[in-house]
Amino acid sequence: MAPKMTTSSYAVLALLDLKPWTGYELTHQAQRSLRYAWPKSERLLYSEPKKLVDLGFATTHQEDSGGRTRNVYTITAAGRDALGEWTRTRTQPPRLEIEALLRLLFADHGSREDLLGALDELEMDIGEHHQAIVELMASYLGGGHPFPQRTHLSVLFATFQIEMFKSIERWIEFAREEIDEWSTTQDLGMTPRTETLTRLLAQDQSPVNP
Amino acid sequence: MAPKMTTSSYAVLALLDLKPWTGYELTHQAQRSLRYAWPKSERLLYSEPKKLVDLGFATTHQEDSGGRTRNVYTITAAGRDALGEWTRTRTQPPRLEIEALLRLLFADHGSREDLLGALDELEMDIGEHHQAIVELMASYLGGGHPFPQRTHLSVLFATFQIEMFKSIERWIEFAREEIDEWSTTQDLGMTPRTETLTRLLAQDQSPVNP
DNA sequence: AGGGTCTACTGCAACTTGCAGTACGGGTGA
DNA sequence: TCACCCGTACTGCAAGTTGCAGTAGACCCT
Repeated sequence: MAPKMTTSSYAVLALLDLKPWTGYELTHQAQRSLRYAWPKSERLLYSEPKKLVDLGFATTHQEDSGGRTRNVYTITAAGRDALGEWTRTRTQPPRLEIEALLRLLFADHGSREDLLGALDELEMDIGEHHQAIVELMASYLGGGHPFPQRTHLSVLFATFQIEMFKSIERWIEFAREEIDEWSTTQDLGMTPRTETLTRLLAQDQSPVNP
Repeated sequence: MAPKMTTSSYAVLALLDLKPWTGYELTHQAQRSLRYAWPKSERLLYSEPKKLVDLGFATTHQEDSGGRTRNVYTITAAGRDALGEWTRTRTQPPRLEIEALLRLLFADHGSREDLLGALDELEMDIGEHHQAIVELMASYLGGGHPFPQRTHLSVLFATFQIEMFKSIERWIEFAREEIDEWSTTQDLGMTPRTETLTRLLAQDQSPVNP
């Protein structure tokens, strides 16, 4: 049986269409550029190009660099065709895994400090990525984009990230203020404040300050 | 070897702490309430409670309902202890999988229509969830929360979701307007408009209208 | 009586991750 | 100079997770 093309396979194939890469470069480049849209492990990123070779969507050859050998992968015509077909298929629904929110949902098993700690951790994780993308944009202004003709795509993508990160950071600040008013994490139930919030949300209004 | 407790195991254990559930109820309840924080497959949600029994964190017994048997799971004292310890551990970093954004990053392999189609699909997926949460909040106002004493947690969690959904929907609208100005998806590179955006982002300002 | 839907799961192959392990080359400090 | 650490460049494997197919009883409608 021929292996199946997954979304991850197409992601790697799309990178190969930009230029040939070694397995090592591919794993690092994919983790840098795709992390916020399609996060995948280094391990998988080493396996995907081999599958593409099996399917005839890429070729591989060994190259010498400083006495060491490494595998270089190049896209084939069939690979380009496959990419073109992929763009016409149905997109998978988004999927957000945020453990800090799971901690919030079950915060009544722990203390206020545990909950605030989980929010701090979320803030730090988001903050790192936020800072990285701002710096990346500054580097683009100096002509630092590795594929200059693709800058319009990277930048539109970056607006999504900045918008997301700012939005999450605003919510964290909001949540901290709410939690500061709580005496405990347990059994508060429908307090007057919670009722106000619920009423707003039921009218599709966000109580988070922009 | 005893099986390992994953974040998913703790999520199920936290549900079991609310009340005993049957496997079937657990899978459906978890998919409803945890979908936006910790999305897991029905299949896994059937397996987790068995693991909890193996570890001594839950007990199981068969019950009769309409002639059919079903497995009812109940948390143990050891299970409650384990939950308490979990709240003090490090939270995993968030992980966002959004295939529509992958399509955007590699939109130069397809047409403007393909890209706009991917955004439409994202908008529809988000829209469904958005509407569902607004309706859920309306039902809470009528006293519809299954565990009323936990309403404050559910509602604070819901503010996150509403904020996220609105934010993504605003960005989609923004992205559509940008793409409408494009003649093609390919090789536009650093246009004057893209440079304006890049400059804003490099100053950590979002060009998306609130 | 047959068909469809809901309840209530299990088995299995395939996808994905984390971690350990292998191995080479270059720079740095004692 | 040589031990050690870091970066390059991967592979193997166990364990976590998903999707799909399959099983089977109960209930309802036509």
